[in-house]
Amino acid sequence: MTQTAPLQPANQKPRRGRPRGAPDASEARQKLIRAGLEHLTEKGYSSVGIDEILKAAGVPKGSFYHHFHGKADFGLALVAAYDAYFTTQIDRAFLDEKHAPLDRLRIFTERAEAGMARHGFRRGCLVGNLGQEMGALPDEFRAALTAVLEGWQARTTRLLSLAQAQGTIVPHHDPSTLAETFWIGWEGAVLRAKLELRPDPLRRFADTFLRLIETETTDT
Amino acid sequence: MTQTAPLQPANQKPRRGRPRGAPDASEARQKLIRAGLEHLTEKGYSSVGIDEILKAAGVPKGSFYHHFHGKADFGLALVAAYDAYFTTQIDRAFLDEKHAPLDRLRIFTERAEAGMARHGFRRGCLVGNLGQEMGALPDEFRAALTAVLEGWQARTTRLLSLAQAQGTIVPHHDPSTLAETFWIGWEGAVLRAKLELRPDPLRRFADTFLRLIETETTDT
DNA sequence: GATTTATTAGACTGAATCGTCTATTAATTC
DNA sequence: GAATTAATAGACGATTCAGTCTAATAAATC
Repeated sequence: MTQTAPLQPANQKPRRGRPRGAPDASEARQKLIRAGLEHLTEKGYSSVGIDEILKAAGVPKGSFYHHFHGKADFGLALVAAYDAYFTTQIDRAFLDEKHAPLDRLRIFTERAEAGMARHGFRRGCLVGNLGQEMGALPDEFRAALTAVLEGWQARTTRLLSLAQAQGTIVPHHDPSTLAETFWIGWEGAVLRAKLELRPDPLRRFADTFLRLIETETTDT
Repeated sequence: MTQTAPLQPANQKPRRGRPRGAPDASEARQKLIRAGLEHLTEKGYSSVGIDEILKAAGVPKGSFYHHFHGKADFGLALVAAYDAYFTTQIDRAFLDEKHAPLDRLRIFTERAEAGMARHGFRRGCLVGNLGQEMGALPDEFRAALTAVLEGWQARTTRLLSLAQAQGTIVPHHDPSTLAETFWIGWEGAVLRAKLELRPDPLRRFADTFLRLIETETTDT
């Protein structure tokens, strides 16, 4: 087998003009993502204009369309960024071996509540927001949003399997089913908390769900 | 106390010109409400234009602004209409004494699923949709939407109290708490079903919730 | 039939929408 | 420094938005 051509096409041309900066390092792009997350978690996709984001980010329109193909492409980038951030939050709680499995889930919900409180419960979950807007969104969002939720659920399934192995949750329920139920309900709780501008729905759902799946503590 | 003036002001003037039709009987108004519900349950408030609704309803703009003060007023009318419709559906299931209390809840979820299936799972719950959009809605919607949910919950509380009195659900949980948890989660399930375009999330949540609150059937 | 009010009819307005377009500036190679 | 590509800059255009406005039609009283 003769090496007719280099296998790294990126290596063959010395690239003439100004080199492209690292895909994510661009300051303008980062500012846009940050401003986009702030606005879309609060108001959703349809009712937020690009100009609004440009103004908040202090970035001109030329830069926006240089870094993104359009609003939809930007939206998908926001979903990816949100997923990346949120997944690390989940892992930080779920993989913390200092606590028992169920305590980790509780801690996650408490931190999530604190996060919402930080913005007066006006910002919700980007995935929930866009999911609700699917009827008005380009269809590519559907698979993206579903995949994100499945990722969070997979992590939750592992946590609940551990809890079940340790006997702290009910044995007759599939951990994967419980994890799915948790995320279905949790998204509902975030929606409701945003509607009522208070933490009660988050606590209500977390408390009840956890109490229901816990094995009896024989607490008098 | 002398009766200085008639207590029914509607009775004192014979009213000259064309009489106002019954507030709800107006055909144009009904068509607008119907078209509005179809569009808003699918795409939400922000991304549906008034012209779009006019076209679907076959009603000119003059009629719209004759019957409603503006888009927000129209939206609130839709919430009221949706609540009226949905409440009768709930009562029809929850007050049916042919079935045991928990069976009535199950029947309700199954009918709701059938309702969503009828439109290919593209239409969600109007209250959930608008709740998610609160960040972009006039603030009057907040109280309206919250009140609607509380109404549905109150009915569910009565049902679960009955179930508890009959010993078919766990005794250590407040029916009101369980009802709230149900609606928090159910809204999440509807959102998820709309996102995935399939009934699975509805079934998943209903099944798991019901199994968790049921007292042991000692099933084998 | 004249008058009065309800309702329908849709052209029009000004602001906002997303996206395009032409420059200009920056960073690199030759 | 000339050439080349990346990135910034924002004016501009076509379309859509909610809402206004004038006029026409309908249904009643006098």
